Amino acid sequence: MDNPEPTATTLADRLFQQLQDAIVDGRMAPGSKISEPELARIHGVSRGPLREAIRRLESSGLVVRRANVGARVAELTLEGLFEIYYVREALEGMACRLAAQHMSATEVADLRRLLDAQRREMEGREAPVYYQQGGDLDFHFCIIQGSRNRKLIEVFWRDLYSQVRMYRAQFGTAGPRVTHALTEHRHIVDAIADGDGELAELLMRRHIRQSRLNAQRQLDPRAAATAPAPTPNPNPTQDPP
Amino acid sequence: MDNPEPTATTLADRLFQQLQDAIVDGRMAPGSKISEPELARIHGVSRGPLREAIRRLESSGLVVRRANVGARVAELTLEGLFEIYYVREALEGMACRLAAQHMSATEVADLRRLLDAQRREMEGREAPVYYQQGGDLDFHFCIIQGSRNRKLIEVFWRDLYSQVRMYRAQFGTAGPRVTHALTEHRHIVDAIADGDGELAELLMRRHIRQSRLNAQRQLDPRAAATAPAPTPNPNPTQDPP
DNA sequence: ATCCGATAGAGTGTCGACAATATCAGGCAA
DNA sequence: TTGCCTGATATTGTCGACACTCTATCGGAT
Repeated sequence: MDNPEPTATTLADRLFQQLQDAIVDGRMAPGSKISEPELARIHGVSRGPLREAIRRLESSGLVVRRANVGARVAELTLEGLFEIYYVREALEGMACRLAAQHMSATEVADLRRLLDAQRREMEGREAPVYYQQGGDLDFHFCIIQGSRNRKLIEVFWRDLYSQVRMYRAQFGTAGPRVTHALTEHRHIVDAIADGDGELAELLMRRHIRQSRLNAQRQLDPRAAATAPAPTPNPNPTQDPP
Repeated sequence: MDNPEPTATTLADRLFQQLQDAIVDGRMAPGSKISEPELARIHGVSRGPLREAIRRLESSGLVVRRANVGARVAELTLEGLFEIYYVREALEGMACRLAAQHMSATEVADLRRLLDAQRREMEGREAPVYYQQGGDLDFHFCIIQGSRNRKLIEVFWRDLYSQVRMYRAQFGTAGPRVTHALTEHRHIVDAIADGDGELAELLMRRHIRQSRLNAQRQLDPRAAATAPAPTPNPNPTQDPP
């Protein structure tokens, strides 16, 4: 992830990256106050670039700011997590439909290779933690990229990606879902390879919806009851052989 | 649109509003360079708040910026317009599904009143220009609001709304579609009133898709051919009696 | 005549300082 | 003791100035 050229970007850009990483992986606790003079002193910069970085973090939803009061690291709520799932279901569903139309054969092949690598890595270790943290988002972002829709890519990258990573780092990820998610991913790639945008969208939406329901079951069983039992399958998280 | 309290916001906020309006309605031409010292002199402020406003405009997609080079008003392209339609189809479709679950009876009644007012205004004048410019977006934003999904509302407001207004002001809006759009709006409200989220989403997505196809036919007939003739209806923009 | 390099200019990035506002502690009155 | 008012303090908002980068023009060489 390191930038090959050391100082081709502006100072505010680097501050934004550093603060984003610090917030995402929890070094800056959610809800903690962000003092401009203190942070400027710590990073050895002036308040100008720091303010710019903070404002960009605000656009990413990682910090909340009030005029004349200051900025705080965004609080994580279950409600906010589930809201993001709904937005992702809509956005990534559409991305999948478009990817089925626009992705090249080599891109689909790359996607298949990614899934194979993840499967091998998952078979190797007992607790597939690493996979879900990075690989899953890699898969989703590849499909977003394949949609060829710059606006969609921009919205996902700026408004969703960092916050999804932050929620993952804080709340962790589900256990038995990951292996099932892999087969769902494979079916999605199959639909994309067939150029079946409608099916690809449907599968992606169901995939994200299942992820949300899984999270709701694990984190907030009360909320899961709002879904009117879409399938009578008693163990939907289990994998068929 | 005037703020009732004269100076309850910060200076950068007001600059952001002013510049946003100027860009949206075309007073600042697309592609024109934004010189920080010049704009600062014109508005009688320093470069600090101006830079903050420009950065927020960049987040809204109204301005593109390159490090050490400067900012320009975003160029409008047909491709960009159509890309936004796809994102809106996904996002507002989901918003409609959620609105069907969460909107209160009084909100639905308000929506019906809005539609009636627009119908009356449209019957009054021959060329229903005013309606489409403001009222249509009012309708869509009411539904977005009714989704009760703060993240969805935030994304729509920050990343889509201003650019949609800008494209409308520059390219204008279609003629014979507006009356058809009104009946589509009514059907959507009916589905929401019934609490039928699935139908509401389907209708909203079809509505936005039709708007996109209409725009593609009018602005870029070549692009419209990429859609595989979804219906053999020779005049789909015409209204049934 | 065309292409390349140097130089001047403008503009952006960054900094430190001042002014305005919110927060908090302390004192006073009921 | 509790509530409110007042002042002190720290933080944010804003400003002007300096340093560095990119762009464009001009001169010279091929």
